[in-house]
Amino acid sequence: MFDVTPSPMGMGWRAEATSDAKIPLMNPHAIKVACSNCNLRELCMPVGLNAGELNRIDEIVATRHQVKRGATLFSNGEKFTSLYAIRTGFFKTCVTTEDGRDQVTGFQMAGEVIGLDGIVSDHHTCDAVALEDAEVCVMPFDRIEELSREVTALQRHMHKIMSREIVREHGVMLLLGSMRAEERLAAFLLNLVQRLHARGFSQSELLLRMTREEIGSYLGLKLETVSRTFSKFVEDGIVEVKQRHVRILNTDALKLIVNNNQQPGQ
Amino acid sequence: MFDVTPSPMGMGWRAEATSDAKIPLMNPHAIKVACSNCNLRELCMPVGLNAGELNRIDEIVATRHQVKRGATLFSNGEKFTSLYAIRTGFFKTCVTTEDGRDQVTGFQMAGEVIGLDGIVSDHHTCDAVALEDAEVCVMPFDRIEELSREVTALQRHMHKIMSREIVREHGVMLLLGSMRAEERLAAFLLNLVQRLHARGFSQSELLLRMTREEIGSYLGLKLETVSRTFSKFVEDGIVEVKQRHVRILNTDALKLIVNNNQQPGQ
DNA sequence: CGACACCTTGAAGAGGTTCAAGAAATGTGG
DNA sequence: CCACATTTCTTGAACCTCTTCAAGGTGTCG
Repeated sequence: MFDVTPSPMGMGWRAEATSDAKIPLMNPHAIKVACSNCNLRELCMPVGLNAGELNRIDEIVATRHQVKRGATLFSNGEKFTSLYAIRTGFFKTCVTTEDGRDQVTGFQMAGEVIGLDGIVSDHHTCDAVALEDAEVCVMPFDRIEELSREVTALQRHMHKIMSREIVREHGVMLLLGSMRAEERLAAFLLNLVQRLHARGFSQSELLLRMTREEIGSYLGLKLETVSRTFSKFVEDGIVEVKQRHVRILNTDALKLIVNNNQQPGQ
Repeated sequence: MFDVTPSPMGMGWRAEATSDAKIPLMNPHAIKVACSNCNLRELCMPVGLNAGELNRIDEIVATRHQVKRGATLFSNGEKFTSLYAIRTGFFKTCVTTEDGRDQVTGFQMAGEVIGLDGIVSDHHTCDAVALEDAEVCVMPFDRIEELSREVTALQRHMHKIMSREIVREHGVMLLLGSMRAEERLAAFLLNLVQRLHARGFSQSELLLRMTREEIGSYLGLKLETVSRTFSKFVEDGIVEVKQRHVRILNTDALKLIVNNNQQPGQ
């Protein structure tokens, strides 16, 4: 339970973009393209490395890669070569079947690593699409494997990243398998805002980078249901919604919706 | 598309248990407790190892462990120490929340590895329950990490196992997020029978080790819906069902149900 | 054989979907 | 900078799928 303090920088609707540089950035021209200088390192790399190991880690990132909004970083069927650490921007990953079914499997933000799906078969099995202009660090997987044989902390880190993804997906399965629409949306909002807060953003305000349809796909709901549920939350005074700008007025109410597991009519 | 040939050994309902030793076993007394002698090795361990590596691999399995039907191998909150390779038997894994929500996240059979959820936080985040008397190989995770720094094939194998689990869960999310009851059950049956077939069992007959309620939990349905959907498949001549014994009469019909993504009324 | 867990089936009801229309925001090109 | 096209979002009403509640049947195990 964390309390609902105002945004640390008192920002309004407009300023609450996920990619706004609230984590202080140095002048980009001064930054060497290397993890050891990266302010997101503690999000996507192991901590507690000594100087020698830090230098080795820098070998992992081959290049950086810009991805325009709407462009795909990788897609289903493509050869797998690298994992990608998100530096800036916001992604969705989704699986698609031949018969046109589509499922958003996750939304990823700065400091998170995507591409793990490709390891097992040497080919990607989902699409990663940028929901806003983004930059990723390209980490060739053979380099990661090589280095993690030598740097124990990196090996451990890779295992944790994969395990974390497995556990995250367990949570999504719980959501999809047992929650009703309001519970799903409440859980979704709490999850998003918690991750944003961990990156220095507000605990109560967020700017959705995805459409209602994408939220619906992720939550196993139709876009109309997402829209209606937002409206219901607004009626109940739990959130304010202006298009994609969401202000959470009552975090505890959202938590209650998720946890209380109300039987209808009780 | 594989054709529906009769069970390779022409077995009837009763004999179609998942743990029946259709993969030829040597006299158990003659078997050293070691992967190098294990007939399931190719399912849970990397292939193409040289003699030296094979010997190293034997160090991984510390002990074997019997799990009685209904007993838990590990449960939520327990300290994580080991991964477990299933030798015989059938498990379910499920996550539970404080407010009493429950979600079966998977069913696991011989040759599959469970416990990956525990790596990220050093504690398990789900329960693993034996659905029939089972035996597992206990593989202390620190030993695995140590050895996979030296045996590249093992390292690669671990990564693939985790990635495979991530991809599997993507499939479940697709199922839970976008399929209707009939589609879910059809996909479930096809998946089970395919995995059993890979272990030498019939392509068309299977013995469910789990209750309707557990199937329902996995598929995001109530047990009554599972039961009704089974009945519908029987009416349509797609399967025969006698309690937990299921005989698939028309595999293609099941595949059509999953893939055709019929709009209702079409 | 009796107790218990599990499964099936029916009928009523709720939650979410579908279809449809319009409003609001966004992007584009002149 | 504005007009127009497009995308996205909201809301209503009818419908459908799945759930809920209930009762009875079947199988299993001590």
